[in-house]
Amino acid sequence: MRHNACMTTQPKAADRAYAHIRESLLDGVYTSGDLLSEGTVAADLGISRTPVREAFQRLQNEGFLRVYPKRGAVVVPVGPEDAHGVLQARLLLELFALDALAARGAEAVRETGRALLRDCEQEQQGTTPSGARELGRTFHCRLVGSAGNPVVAGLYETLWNQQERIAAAATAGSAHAAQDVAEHAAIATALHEQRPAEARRLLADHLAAVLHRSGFSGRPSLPPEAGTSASA
Amino acid sequence: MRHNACMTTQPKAADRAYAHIRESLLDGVYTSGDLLSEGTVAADLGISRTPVREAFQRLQNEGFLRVYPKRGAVVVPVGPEDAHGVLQARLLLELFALDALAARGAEAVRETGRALLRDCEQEQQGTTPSGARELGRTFHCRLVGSAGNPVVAGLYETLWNQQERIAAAATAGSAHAAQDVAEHAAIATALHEQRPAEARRLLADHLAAVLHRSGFSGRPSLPPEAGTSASA
DNA sequence: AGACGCCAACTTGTATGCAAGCAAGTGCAC
DNA sequence: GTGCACTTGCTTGCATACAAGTTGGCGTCT
Repeated sequence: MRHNACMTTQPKAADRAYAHIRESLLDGVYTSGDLLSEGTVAADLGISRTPVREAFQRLQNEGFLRVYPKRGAVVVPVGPEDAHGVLQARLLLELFALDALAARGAEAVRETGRALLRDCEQEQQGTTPSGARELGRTFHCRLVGSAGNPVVAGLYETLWNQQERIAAAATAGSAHAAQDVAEHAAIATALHEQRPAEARRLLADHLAAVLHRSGFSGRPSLPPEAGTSASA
Repeated sequence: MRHNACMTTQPKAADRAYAHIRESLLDGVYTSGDLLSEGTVAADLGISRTPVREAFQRLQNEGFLRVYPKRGAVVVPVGPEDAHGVLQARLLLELFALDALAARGAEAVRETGRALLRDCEQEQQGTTPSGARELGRTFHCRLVGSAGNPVVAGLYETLWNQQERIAAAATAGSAHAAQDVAEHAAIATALHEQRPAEARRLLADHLAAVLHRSGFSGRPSLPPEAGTSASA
C-alpha cells in the first residue's frame, strides 16, 4: 500500500481494524455464521493483513469470532442459552459486588451511589446507539468495580463483551434504552440513600428484565438458582 | 533462520512460543518485572518475531504480560492483593457452581463426584510439577463446569490462569501438592456421597488453605466477606 | 452414470524488510 | 561543572513475500 494515508490516523492500524470489525459486528453488518477472512477485511480498510490478524485474535478471545485453523473466522452465533448464562453470571458478580460494597461501609455505599447517579445523568442525555452502549458499560462496570476487587472487575469486563454481543443479536437493539436508564437510576438512588437491600432487589429485577427484553428468555425464571446461591 | 528445524514440531510455531514463554514464566525463568522483547524470544526459539508477537498478545490478555507500546513486554508482578482477589473470585464462582450443581439434582451431584474422584486418582499418581498443575486445573475446572453454565466456566478458566501465576510467584511452588490432592478428594467424596453442604464447607476451607499456603495471606481471613455474600 | 483423482482458488501461517518511536548515552557549547 | 542537542541502539508496528494447508469443482477413467 503506497497510498498509505498514515498521517490521517495516529491510532494504530490494529486498533482501527478492531474497532471497525467490532462495530460492524454490533451493528449487524456481519451476522451470525458469516465467514470473514483477514485478506478481505484488510482490503476493505486499506491496510495489510497483519493488524487485521491481531484484531481477529482479540475479537476471538472476547467471544465475538471463532478462528478456524485454515478456513477463516466465523461470527459466533449466540443462542438463548448463552443469554441465560451471561445474565446468570452477571447477576452473580453484581450481587457479589453489592455485598462487598456494603461490607466496605456506609460511606462507600453512599459515594458509589453518587457516582452512579452521575452516570445516569449522562445516560439520559446521550442518545446515539453506541453512546448508550458505552454508558451502560460504564454504569455496570463501575458498580462491579466498587466492590474493590480488581480481579472480579476484570472478569466482569470480559462478561460485558458477551453481554453486548447478545444485545446486538437480540430482537430489538436498544429499543428499551429509556427503561434501562430508569432502572439504573433506581439502583443508584437506592445505594445513595443507603438501602443496599433494596438495591439488591432492584438489580435482580433489572437483570431479569434485560433478559426478558432481549427476547431470549426461553425459561421463565432467571433468579432462582443464582439468587439463592449468592444471597440466601 | 535457515537452520529452521521445523520438521521436528508440526504444531504451530505460535503455540510453541506461547507454551515456552508460559512455562518459563511459571518455572521462574522470567520473574516479575523482567522486560522481554519479541526479537529476543524469537531468536531463542529459532523462529521469527511474528508468532512470538501472537504469543505475547495471548499472554497479555491472560494477565501474564503487559505490553508497553514501544518498549517491550514486562512480566506483570503479582502481590498479596491479587492473590486475595483471585481466591475471593474463585470462592464466589466455585460456590455458585456447587449450588447450581445441587440444583441440577442428586444424580448430577453423584456423577460429578464420581468424575472428580477419577481426577483425584490421577492426581495421586502424576508427580511432575507441570503435571500437578494441569491436574489441579482439570479438577477445579470440571467442578465449575458441572454447574452447566458455559459462560461461568469460561470466566473461571480465565481466573485459573491468574491462579497459576500466583502459585508460581508464591513462596513454595507446589510443596503442598499432597495436601491439595487430599482436600480435592475430600470434596469429591462429599459430593459423591450426596453431602453438598459439606462439600461447600470443604471447598471454602480448601481455598482458604490455598491462600494461606501461598504465603500471600497478609490479612488473616479470606472467608468473611466472600463467605457471607455467597453462602450465608 | 458414478467414482476417483487432480487442479486451481481460496485461506491462514511464517519470515523478512523497512519505517517510526522511545531511551539512554555521548559529546559539545556555555 | 552543567545543560542541551544529537546520535546510537534498542524496541515495536506494518507491509509484503512466500510456504503450506484446505476446499470445491472439473475432467477423466471405469
